[in-house]
Amino acid sequence: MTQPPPDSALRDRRILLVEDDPTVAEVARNYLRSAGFLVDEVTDGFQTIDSVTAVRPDLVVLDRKLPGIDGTEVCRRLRTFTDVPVLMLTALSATEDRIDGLESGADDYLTKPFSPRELVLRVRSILKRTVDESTPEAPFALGPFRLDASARKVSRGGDPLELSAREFDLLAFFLKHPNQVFDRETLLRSVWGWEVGDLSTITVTVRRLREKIEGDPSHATFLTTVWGAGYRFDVEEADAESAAEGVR
Amino acid sequence: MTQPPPDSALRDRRILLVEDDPTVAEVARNYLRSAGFLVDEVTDGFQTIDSVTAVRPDLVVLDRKLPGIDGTEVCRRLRTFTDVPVLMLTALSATEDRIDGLESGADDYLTKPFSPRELVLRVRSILKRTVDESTPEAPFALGPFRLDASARKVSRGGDPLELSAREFDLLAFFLKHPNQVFDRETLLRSVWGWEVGDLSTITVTVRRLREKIEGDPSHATFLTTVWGAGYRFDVEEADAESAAEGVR
DNA sequence: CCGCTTTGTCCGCGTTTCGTAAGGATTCGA
DNA sequence: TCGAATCCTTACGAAACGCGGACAAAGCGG
Repeated sequence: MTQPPPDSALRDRRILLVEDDPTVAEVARNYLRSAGFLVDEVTDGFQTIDSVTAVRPDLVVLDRKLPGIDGTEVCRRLRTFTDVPVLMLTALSATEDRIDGLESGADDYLTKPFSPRELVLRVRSILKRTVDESTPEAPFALGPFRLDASARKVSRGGDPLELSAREFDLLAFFLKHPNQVFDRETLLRSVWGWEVGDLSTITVTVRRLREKIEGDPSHATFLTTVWGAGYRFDVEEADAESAAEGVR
Repeated sequence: MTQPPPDSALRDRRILLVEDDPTVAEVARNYLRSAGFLVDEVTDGFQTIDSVTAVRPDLVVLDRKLPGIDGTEVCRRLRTFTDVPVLMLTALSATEDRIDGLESGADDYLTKPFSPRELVLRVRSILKRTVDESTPEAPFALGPFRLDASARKVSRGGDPLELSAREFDLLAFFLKHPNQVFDRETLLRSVWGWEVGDLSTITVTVRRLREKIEGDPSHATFLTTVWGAGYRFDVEEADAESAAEGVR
């Protein structure tokens, strides 16, 4: 857990830093550069739009409070013509603010004062996501289930399952981590990507998922409830072994 | 009842405590230990680097003011070869200081004098973020028992045991620390995560646990009472040995 | 622009859990 | 053997927990 091989796949990625406070900008720039990223800098919203069009960065780090147009508005406008990931910086940690940020189309969110280390970690994690999506994962089977992550298809016993996006993500997560209990908070972070949120969201999605993958949803045999701890995807040990091959 | 839930997934994580003031170190060590962490200690920067390399702790608690090289510098150097989370301790609460600390790569920050309880909370929260999808704990056997902590499953002689959350946590604790006496207060802190509380809580939970794991609960052979001292989980040395293999 | 689906939130209900208290049993020392 | 300290046992009830149903907002495709 402690030793992250400097991800060569992530090196030399181009990052556009939008920040009007010179001090903050300097710190962020230095850290991102020493993490191996190429950093461009602008200080207001209009330059941002221009720069994104011209330079096509791999990610935008966007201050929420900007001279001229607001960060959320910038983000919204970016979204009209590009899918470039946006990491939003904000002074406030209020939930409302966070919601606003994500609503405007940001991919992640960081509250000031932030640790530059955290910034780098987040940037890496976002980029990794987008990289991972482009590198196809090999399909694998576990128990009666077969997951083709890159095609976003799952089947049970040969019959394809019709899952919604969230249901698919959740099932995929469990298939990749069988026989392990996850509490709702962890699921919220790992599958939803939220740092905080209503835990009943998980309860409900689990229920909906069960209705589609379990014979009798009220007596789950795969996605079981572990009282007071969370949920676990149960699979025979033998199956789990053979499945683990596929994961690696 | 009043305290945070004991987090079995975080238990037994290795923490390196870097602090030159023996008084502070002692308090911190005791609290971290009774929260279920394994604590190593060093008192200066060079030892820190060495120890991190050698022991690979899961987290470093680092005093900012150290003899020899300064804490921020130590942190910076750590960052050149590892991403181990760092929690920085400092005497000053000045914002500038905080910024410095975070810039050097610390994950969080705690100003002295701090409450040991706060320390434990911070440590937990940092680990929780980083642990998440990390490697699940390997299952192991001890005597007739088999514990799979990440699946939250235990069995005795092959038969799965149906335990409640608390019962599981308690048994897991004893399985990880066999042939060792624990008084009720320690159990309350380590398993329940409480600083204060009614000790009869343990008595009752032990009794409930015994009913499920002992052939004859009133003549316990595994979870035995040590009069005037606490409880101990008895297992043949030979079994304990073989069990230790599994742990490694 | 309008339906349909997805998805998050809320509420009420039944179940399980777990702390607490109180009385009985056991151990230990004198 | 007696008394005090310690531990066991039992029972109760509040609180926690998970579940299903329903609803509304947002997203999506036509």
